[in-house]
Amino acid sequence: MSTEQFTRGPAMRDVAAAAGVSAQTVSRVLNDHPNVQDSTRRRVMAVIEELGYRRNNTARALVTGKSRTLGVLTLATNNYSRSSLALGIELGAREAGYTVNSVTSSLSATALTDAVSRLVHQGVDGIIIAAPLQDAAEQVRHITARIPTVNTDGSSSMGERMVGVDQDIAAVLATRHLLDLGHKTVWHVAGPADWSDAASRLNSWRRTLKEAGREVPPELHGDWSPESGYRNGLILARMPEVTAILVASDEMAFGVLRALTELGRRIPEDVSVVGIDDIDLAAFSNPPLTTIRQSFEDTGRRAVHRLVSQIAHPEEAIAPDLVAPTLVIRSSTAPPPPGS
Amino acid sequence: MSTEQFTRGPAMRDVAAAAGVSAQTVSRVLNDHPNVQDSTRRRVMAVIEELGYRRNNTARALVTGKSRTLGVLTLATNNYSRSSLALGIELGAREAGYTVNSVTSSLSATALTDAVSRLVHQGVDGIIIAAPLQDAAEQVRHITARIPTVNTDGSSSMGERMVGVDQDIAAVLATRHLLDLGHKTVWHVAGPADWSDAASRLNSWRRTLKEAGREVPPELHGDWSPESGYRNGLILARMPEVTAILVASDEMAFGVLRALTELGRRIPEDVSVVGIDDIDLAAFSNPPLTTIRQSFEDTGRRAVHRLVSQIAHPEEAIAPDLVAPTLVIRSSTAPPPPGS
DNA sequence: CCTAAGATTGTTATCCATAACAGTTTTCTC
DNA sequence: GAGAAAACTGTTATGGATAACAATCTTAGG
Repeated sequence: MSTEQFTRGPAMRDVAAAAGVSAQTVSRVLNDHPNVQDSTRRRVMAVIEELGYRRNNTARALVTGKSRTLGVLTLATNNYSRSSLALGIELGAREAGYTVNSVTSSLSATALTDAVSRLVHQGVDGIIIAAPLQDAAEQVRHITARIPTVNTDGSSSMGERMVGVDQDIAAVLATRHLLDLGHKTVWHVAGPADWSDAASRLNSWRRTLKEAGREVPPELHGDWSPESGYRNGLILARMPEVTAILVASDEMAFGVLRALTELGRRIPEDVSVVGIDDIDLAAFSNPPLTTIRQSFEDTGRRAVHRLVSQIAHPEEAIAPDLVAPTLVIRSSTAPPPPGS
Repeated sequence: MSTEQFTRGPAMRDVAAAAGVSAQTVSRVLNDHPNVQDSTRRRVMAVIEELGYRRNNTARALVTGKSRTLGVLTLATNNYSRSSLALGIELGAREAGYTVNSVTSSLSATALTDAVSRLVHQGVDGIIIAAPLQDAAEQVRHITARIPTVNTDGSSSMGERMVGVDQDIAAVLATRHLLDLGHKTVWHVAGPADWSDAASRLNSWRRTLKEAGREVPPELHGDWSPESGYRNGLILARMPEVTAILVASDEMAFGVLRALTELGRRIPEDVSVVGIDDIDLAAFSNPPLTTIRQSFEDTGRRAVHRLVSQIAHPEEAIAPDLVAPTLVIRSSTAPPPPGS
């Protein structure tokens, strides 16, 4: 237990005094300016070492206007994509010598605005919006116009500040896979309508079916939770004509699998199921889940790199940086049952 | 694309000038000091509103020595416990009016030390060590001695700065449940030896068996990943005498379930499996997983509250704040097969 | 009506590092 | 060896908010 008072460490002036130079010289040594004599530099370094001096970042930030801190806006939910994205951002930031300041927000426009302005207020150098909400970027544009910003929302429609996995392709890959197996059509358990990922996947699924000349069944909606997948699975399990289901996330897919199993539909013999995300557990469901792999961690890293270079060169033109996801075939998909 | 220069917002002096008062008065209004006339206060508020003035936190931090920022040290892994803990911390911090500055670290002592000193250097007001490593707290004590610190490591042996779920109880509950069902003994797939959670669970499992006078089988070790659970499951599945398994995390338990299923051992008829954590997906495994529930999100919140009050009253005595986990019985556990 | 106490507001110093500028010394060139 | 260029180092102003202190203005009591 530390009842002792927090003692302020030595300041630059203390180092300067001990080394017999001015504070400015210490600053120059610290910032690797060329115009310092080698002997002086060594002397200052020695004193810094001896006194255990560390530069005060707060003062630095005040005078330079740069905090070497990145702001990250995430949604207050705990799903796989959010957390691995956050991890990627952390790692990327560390590699780039930045610190991460994260705030969570709920869905509402005011909450978003508030969260972003809290970040700006905190003095971050740039912002990563890791909240894949429809129009999230638009809603806060009036705040972020003045500060480097990157979106990890994978909807390519959202403009040039985008980094992520191409969400349009994800659902196309999944739907095609099921059609290629011989299914007449594909049902879809979508995510919440206000999430851009969910919307992209929904649109791509629909478009793919149409392009293949198939009937487009009505979509069902979940909230990303396994429970919501389960509830929708209970409905789909009662419909004999359903032989193929695309679920908008692996977590919901687990719920769908469970519901189908409980109602006696065999996977993949009776019904094929495809998820999206390829979470760590996807290979260990029963049966192992065919899914679309997209590396959120990598996305986080790329977002940081993009943001950092934008901070360094604000004038430079930027282009979206979208990566294609890949199909991972496991055991939850097969050709439709013969009679169907 | 914002090529326009970042324009500094209005400063306190601008507000002061516009309101015809001194900067100090503005400061007093902002800080709710009593000695400001109501008319003055209203006038200042109006100008603040009109100019869209926001206080500069960097300057504030410099002069007060408080940044209203909490440092969080997490491990660079993406498992359920880590991410929900992080979420709880975020939410708690927001409620308390704090911002979160997070850094990740690997296992090594130097990485830990480095990460913590980065936080201190950043000027955080307090630190939450959310890295459940054996002796993590000890390793960084020389740095954290001077700054309020809280551990979310659930091993009650670690001293008074502890907040979390009592890890000792978790494994006891699980083991007892299996013994109560009639199993002769319980096998254990443990986590990595250097994680304190894993160590507590291992010890408690062992102790519980001994106290019940049962044979203690050799433990198996995983690395928290579903894959490692799968590998260990393949081993256990080949041993006919294994009828009950306690797995140190739900994620590994998914792997164990999968391996058992693949090798034809029925759950729970042939083998009972208990996990720990109660992740969202645990209710949707095949079969649904009996597990030990512990709310990491709640732990995160409590850690923040504790830390904030410690920051406010550094002198006050503190006591560990451990919460008991609960047993959630689902379908993966049953009495042992008759002949065993 | 005067003075002490209280309320309100302003002035100045401070936190720490850095940029801009200025001064001094060294080095080079013709 | 003078003059110019380069190298090195110091001084001062700056960023924005706040604490401590000082000053002014009210109000109440005698």
